Amino acid sequence: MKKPGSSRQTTLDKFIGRACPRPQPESRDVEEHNRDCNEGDGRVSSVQIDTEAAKTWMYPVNFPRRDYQFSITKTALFSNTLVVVPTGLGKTLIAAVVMYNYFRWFPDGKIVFAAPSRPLVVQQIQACHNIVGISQEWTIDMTGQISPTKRASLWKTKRVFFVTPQVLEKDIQSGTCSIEYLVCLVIDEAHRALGNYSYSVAVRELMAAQVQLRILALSATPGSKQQAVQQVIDNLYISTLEYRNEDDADVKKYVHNREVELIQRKKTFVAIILGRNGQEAVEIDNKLVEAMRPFATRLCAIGVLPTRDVQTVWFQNNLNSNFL
DNA sequence: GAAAGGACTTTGGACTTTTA
DNA sequence: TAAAAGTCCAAAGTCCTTTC
Repeated sequence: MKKPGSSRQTTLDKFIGRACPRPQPESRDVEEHNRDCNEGDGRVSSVQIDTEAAKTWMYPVNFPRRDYQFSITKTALFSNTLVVVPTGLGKTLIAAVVMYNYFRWFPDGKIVFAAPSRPLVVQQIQACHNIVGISQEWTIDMTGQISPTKRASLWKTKRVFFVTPQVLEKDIQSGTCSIEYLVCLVIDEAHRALGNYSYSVAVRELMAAQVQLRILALSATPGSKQQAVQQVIDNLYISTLEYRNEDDADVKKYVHNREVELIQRKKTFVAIILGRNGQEAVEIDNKLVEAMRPFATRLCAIGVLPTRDVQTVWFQNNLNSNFL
């Protein structure tokens, strides 16, 4: 399907080949946004903006203010934004604040938060309630566990929806999702928006229907290749990229606050796996370590492994895979 | 209402083929 | 010959329909 009246987004290009490439958020205010949403660009909307509420936008003061979060939030309110920040640095807060402001600005509008798994959906609905206090009376989490008929009814009565991508795609296609009332769509784990994944299809359908809405995409790992990231940007109609890594000046000071949990585990996990006693476990363990040693030496020499110490590598791998 | 099975997607590893 | 690119397949996750 051809994208309706749009050229390829080139958001990523601004980041390629520049030493400190961070696009500055445009200096726009709510009035400008209001104009954007309601002037004749051929798009239609059933949602009226609350002009009084839209004179301001709100940001929580019950959390320590982080400048990068504030800055990204401001950008995300007024343009379709892909936010890339490391895990644990507050994407949830940014999403919650954007959702809350659209909730305020559009009294009849509907806001959708999409996450690729049911646990993430449940987690986000709680976080949103805690951060900005959107009443749970207005919110609902909808996954495939809820029948399409029930979902059709919920789309009519609720305003803030936490859904899986498949539910969003199916309900848009079936027409049960009231797309004419959609004002804001937040997409978690946005790096999945490739090919015909439900994220891509859903946004494509919304754009084809000329729905006016703000899109906020979130990811900690947008993709390893430029082409993949660009495809995400294209598929989600992103116009602004907000990228931060742990070395950025405005992020660095918060990185050390993250908790690191040191877990010490016994060396007898082989025995647990195989149901053998401790002595046999040690013997098996020693043989495995011996077998791994030449490979570890070689991998260390070419910089793949940080150490030649096979025991360390062995236990790190098992920790990483949550084996125990 | 719960369980099973099918369909669909992406990801990542293993393997093969191509190219410099 | 080594690196890059392409292909295939299994795994994991989702939703939907059917069956009991």
